[in-house]
Amino acid sequence: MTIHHQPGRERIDAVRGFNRFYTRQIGLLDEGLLKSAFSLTEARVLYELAHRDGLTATDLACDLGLDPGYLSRLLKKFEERGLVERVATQADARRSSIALTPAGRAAFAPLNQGSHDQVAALLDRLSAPEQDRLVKAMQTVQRLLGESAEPRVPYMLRSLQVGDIGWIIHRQGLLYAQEYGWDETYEALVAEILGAFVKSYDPKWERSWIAEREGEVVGSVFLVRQSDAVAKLRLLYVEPSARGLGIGRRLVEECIGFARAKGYKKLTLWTNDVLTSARRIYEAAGFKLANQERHHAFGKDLVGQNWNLEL
Amino acid sequence: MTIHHQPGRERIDAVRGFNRFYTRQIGLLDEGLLKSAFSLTEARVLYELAHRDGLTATDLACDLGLDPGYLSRLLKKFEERGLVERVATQADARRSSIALTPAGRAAFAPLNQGSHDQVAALLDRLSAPEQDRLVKAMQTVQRLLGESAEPRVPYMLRSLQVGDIGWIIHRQGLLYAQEYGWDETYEALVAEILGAFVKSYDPKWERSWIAEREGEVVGSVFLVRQSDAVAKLRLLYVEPSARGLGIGRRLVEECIGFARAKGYKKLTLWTNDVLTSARRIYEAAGFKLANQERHHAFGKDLVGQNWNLEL
DNA sequence: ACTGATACTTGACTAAGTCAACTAAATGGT
DNA sequence: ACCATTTAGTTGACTTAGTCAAGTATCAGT
Repeated sequence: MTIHHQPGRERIDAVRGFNRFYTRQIGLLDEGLLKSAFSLTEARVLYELAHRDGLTATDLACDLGLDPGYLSRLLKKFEERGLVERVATQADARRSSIALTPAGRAAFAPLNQGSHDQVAALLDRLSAPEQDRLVKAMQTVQRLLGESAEPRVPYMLRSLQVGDIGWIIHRQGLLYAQEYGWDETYEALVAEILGAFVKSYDPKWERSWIAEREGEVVGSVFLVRQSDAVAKLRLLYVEPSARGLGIGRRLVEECIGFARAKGYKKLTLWTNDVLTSARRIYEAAGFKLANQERHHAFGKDLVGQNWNLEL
Repeated sequence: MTIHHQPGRERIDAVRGFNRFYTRQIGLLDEGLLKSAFSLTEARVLYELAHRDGLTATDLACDLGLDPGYLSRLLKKFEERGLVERVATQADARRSSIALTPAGRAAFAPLNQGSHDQVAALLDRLSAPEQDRLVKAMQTVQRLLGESAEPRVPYMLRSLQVGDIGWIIHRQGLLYAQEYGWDETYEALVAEILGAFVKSYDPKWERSWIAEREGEVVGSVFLVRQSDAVAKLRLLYVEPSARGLGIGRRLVEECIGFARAKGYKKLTLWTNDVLTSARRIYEAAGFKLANQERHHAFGKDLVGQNWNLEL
């Protein structure tokens, strides 16, 4: 199912502007290669061969968008120069799998180094955090435009590191402001909760789980001790970009498992009724609505809810 | 002064991967143009002419990275076909400024529309928030790789927005961990201070300043009320990437000015002796060291200092 | 065994781009 | 005012990179 959105002029223009910009950028980078004995296309072919095994001519033509005839001649020339070897695949005699010879690797090495150095020089003009942002932005573009049927790396859970709580405060603050119009007092509440969590952290009775995917925090939850018998689940959140992967449910399950293992009798949590997807997770996990009441907070009229789970 | 960072293999590889990816991406988009009467380069030239006035041949050759000879012939062909007009500039008889004729605009229109539609189709495969992220990421790449070096916009000061305090907590936590090895309890302290600041914020007596450059937070400071007579300066910080621009000094000056204007008698602050560059700013602003004492915090043995400024 | 597809290969092209040599005008130093 | 240099653009003589269509050998399905 595809939803239609009418992309909007500005976005289209922005993307076209970027395409023009990057066309030029790639042109600049390719000029560097021009000095070598290989053309840009030859270099691209060598790169693919150097980094992937068992490629056939069709694979190459398809991946690089080349004309099969052109590629055929190109490979022939490489073979004559002793840079590649072709062996017919046993499964299909029409195809042959192409590999660089040691001589081919030797010819590719300076090319590769040149490209490497050029990019290194480009990056070197930026500060470390800028480099980081650049790489992240490029990965975002690539992920979004790449074969949308991505083999989406799943996520992993880890414990709290320095920088996490600030990040989580930042993201939750922005997210709830965007999605529900909450004001800065929500962000402040998150800051107070997490500041206190770390300050009075008791590893024996408390824990946090951070969901990370491709190096980015995409969700988190905290479990704090209220009394010997009662644990409280706090600040569950999942990034919009990572929703639908079961991360929310998993985080809640981890909490429940931990609470059971520690011998708590009850797990409780406080939420607001507008947070429907979170509520669905709590219901599915067996939480029961204990009570609710109207209140005014975060610049909105809300309905606060307490949910409990007997362990 | 440029600091060298040793870009790091992964970043370089990521950028090179993106270059290969986008080379292919542009190749795909250009195939669409191939059906038209114009080559890719011709289309690029037409685009520039359609969107900018008073271009000369040299401008075009330079901006698009074209060979002057090639461009000359190309423009001649356009002129013969009645698509462009050239008029010698009055300042310099060698140059002529090139413009599309109405016929040229008419020829460009379908080309432009085709490219527009193609990008629209590309975007349409994404949801609205994904489109947004794509555009943002592209703009980030463009901003960082574009003529970033020189015209560095200075910074501007603004007041607190949603997301700021989380971001500041995040950055301060990471920064002091990297630079001084402080542990997560420092980040937690910042979280508590800022949570409380927002919660009990009194706009009449308190204020915050956020330094922003190119859309990024690069520093901040907070002024809180301690009593009718005493204001406290808290959490001054400047991003390493933005140091040396006088942002720290400026932030402190803003605090002092505000405190004076509000009629405070004294401005105080607490810091640690390891933070030497901050101390230099305080000294230069007229603060005097009131007292100091050893303490153990943030996983380190430190010397805490109180500084005062009579207003 | 036959049909239609796939995986290349080859021949015949042409568009696209490069390079160096050239003219004409401007700029700068004395 | 003059001459050496530089800059803007042009032209001729090339190469090369890429395209297109027609071919062969092999495979997969019936």
